[in-house]
Amino acid sequence: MKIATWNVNSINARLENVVAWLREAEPDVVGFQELKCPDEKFPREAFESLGYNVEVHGQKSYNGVAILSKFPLEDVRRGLPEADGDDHARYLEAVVAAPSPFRFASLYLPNGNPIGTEKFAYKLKWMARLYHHAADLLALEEPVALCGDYNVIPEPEDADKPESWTPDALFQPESRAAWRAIKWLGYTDAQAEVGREPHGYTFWDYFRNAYERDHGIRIDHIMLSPQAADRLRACEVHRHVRGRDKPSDHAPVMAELDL
DNA sequence: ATGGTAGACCTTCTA
Repeated sequence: MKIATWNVNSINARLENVVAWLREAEPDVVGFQELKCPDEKFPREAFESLGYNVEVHGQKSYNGVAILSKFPLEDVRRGLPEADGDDHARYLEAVVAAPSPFRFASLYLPNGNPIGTEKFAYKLKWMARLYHHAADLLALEEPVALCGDYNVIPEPEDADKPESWTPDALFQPESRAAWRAIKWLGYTDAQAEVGREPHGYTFWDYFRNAYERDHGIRIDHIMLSPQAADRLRACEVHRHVRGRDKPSDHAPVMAELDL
C-alpha cells in the first residue's frame, strides 16, 4: 500500500504536473493540500479517469484539501471537531476501504506568520484541536495515517539554514512543542523512522533559487498510529518533482505500508 | 532590513 501527501499549491495550476506524478508514482492513496478552489472547480474527472475515488473539501482562493484513493472512501469527515466558527478548509479524513482498512487524513495546518498576531494564535489553537482529535483516533487502536503540510520544522536538521527560520512561525518553540506533543501521543514520523537522508526536505521557497541551492525545510509529514507504523516499510521524498516546470513549492512524500 | 516568486483574483491577501 503506497500512501502519499503533497501540497500542490493550486490543483488547477498544477494539474498537468500532478497527473504526470500520479502516473509514475502510482500511489494507492494520496492527500493533496492547498487546492485553492471550491469543490465545484476541483478537476475530479481527471483523477477518476485514472481510477481514483475522490473526496474534496475545497474553499475559494485559499486552503482546500482532497483525498484520492484506489479503494472506496467511507466515513468521511470534513473539518476538525470544535470548529467554533473556523471555516477554513484544512482537514479531510476518511476510512480507506481496502482489504486491510485504515483511516487516512489530508491536513493543511495554518502557516501562522507573522508571529505575535492572531494568525499565530490561530495556528496554535488549530494544533490543539488536532492534538485532541489525534488522541481520539488513537483510542480506536486502528491503523491511522495523518498526512499533510504541518507547517512545522520539527528539528534544526530539518532546515538547510535553521538560523534563518528563527523568527518564523514554522520554527517557533511553541509550534515545535505542539508537533512533538502529537508525536508523543504515540504517532510515528514515518520519514524519520526509516532514517531520513540528510537534506530530506519537502519544501523550497520560490524565492532566491531556493531549490537550486537546496535551501529547503521538512514540513510535510506522514504521521502513523502504532497499528500503521508496525507495517511501515519505506518513506521517501520525491524531490525531483520540485525541479520540474511550473512546480509546486512542495514535493510529494510517499510511504509504503504492508497493508 | 526587507524583497524576492507564485497563485488567486480585482488590488491585495496568502504563503
